[in-house]
Amino acid sequence: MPPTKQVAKLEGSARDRLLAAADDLFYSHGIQAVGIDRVIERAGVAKASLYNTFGSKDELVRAYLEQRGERRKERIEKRIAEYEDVRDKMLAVFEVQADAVAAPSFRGCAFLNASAEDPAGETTAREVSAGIRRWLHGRLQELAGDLDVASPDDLAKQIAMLYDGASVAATFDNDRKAPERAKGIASLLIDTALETARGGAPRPRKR
Amino acid sequence: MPPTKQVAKLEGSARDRLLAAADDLFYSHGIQAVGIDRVIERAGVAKASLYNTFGSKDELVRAYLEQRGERRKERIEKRIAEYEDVRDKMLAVFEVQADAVAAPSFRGCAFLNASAEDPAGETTAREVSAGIRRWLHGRLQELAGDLDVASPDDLAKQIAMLYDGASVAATFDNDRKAPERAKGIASLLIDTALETARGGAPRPRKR
DNA sequence: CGACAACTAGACAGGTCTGTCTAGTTGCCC
DNA sequence: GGGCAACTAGACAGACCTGTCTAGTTGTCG
Repeated sequence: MPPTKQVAKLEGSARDRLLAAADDLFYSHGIQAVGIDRVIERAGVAKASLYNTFGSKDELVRAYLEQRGERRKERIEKRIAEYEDVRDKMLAVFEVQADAVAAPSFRGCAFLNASAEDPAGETTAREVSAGIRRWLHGRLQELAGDLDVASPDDLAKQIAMLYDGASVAATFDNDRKAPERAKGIASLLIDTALETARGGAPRPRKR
Repeated sequence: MPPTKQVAKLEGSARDRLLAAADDLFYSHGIQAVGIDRVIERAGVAKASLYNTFGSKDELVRAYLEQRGERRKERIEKRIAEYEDVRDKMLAVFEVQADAVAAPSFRGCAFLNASAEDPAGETTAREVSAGIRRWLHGRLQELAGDLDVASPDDLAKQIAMLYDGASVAATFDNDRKAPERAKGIASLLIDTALETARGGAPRPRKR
């Protein structure tokens, strides 16, 4: 019978358990606030295993964020694939976001949180975050390119901005309907971009 | 002749110098990343002065954030007061934001950064941040109330969301034009809200 | 002058952090 | 059995953290 000292029943390699523990703790409490000792205790793993596997806390942080990034990409791609209409595909990000903020464990965007922990200089967190941010913008731009709009880049930036804004509102105002609101605005922006590109004058501004 | 050991020539009370040093260091490098010793060195002040004046690091953090909050409120109010038109008043926040992100020392929203440092629980940072966030929403709602729109609350939430989104884009994508972009969207939203309230049907959605 | 308030310099306690290292255990393969 | 890789438990070093405390200095007011 193996020792049953572990905090919770765990399985998988030391690497998997460490990543799972890091994912939970770093996301819930912040990276700086969580020490190595707490991670290994949760993972039920010896300290040497962490350093043999990842080499440093910083590399564990990188692995944690990259794993989060992959998961987010997968969820978004899956949702995009569910739709035929390009408009709907562009709005899919807000549906994924609505699911995320509805979870009781939601604590904001892991990438924004991690990046904000050290506002200065080039950090691992900012590096990984920049990657997923570029990916999202690129993906939105591709989709916008399938529409007949004047500037796919502008439309992608607008939608990405709403996505971030909704994340912040959900996090700090506890506004769980923020993604829905953002989706509505995004929908309006897509319509407007389509109309303008079709030669319709920009809507007259009434005062 | 007084000792000239100070890092830079400083004047004002110990309290003022501490606040100035905290403002600079906490904002640039993050709150957790900056120790007390660094603050007092920058301020040219003894450690006992800090603890006599503020009592704890946490209270210094509170004072730092409250000071930032007051400054932001003042800037926004000043800009709002420059306009007659309510529409323009509502868009004034984006002009203040454009000024802020243009500064080379810009490192993102101090309140979002501070709040993100500890994602869990009730912290001083989240408390102060919640205050200024409520203030901004309330102010926008007041202004929206002066317009003839169906839901001033909804319009205020939309604009606040754009404000946050622009802040994030400026910070993490280094997109210094984000406030301008957000302003454009906000303008569109105000128009739309006005039209809808005037009995105009919501814009037909073309596919 | 004498008292007092506000300040400075810096040692110190007690805690936490990352990362290293020793020593021992387990399980698998030849 | 013998060897090896992966693991565990935990002491330890060295750094940094907040907050307290002692002791001395400066400036002002009566």
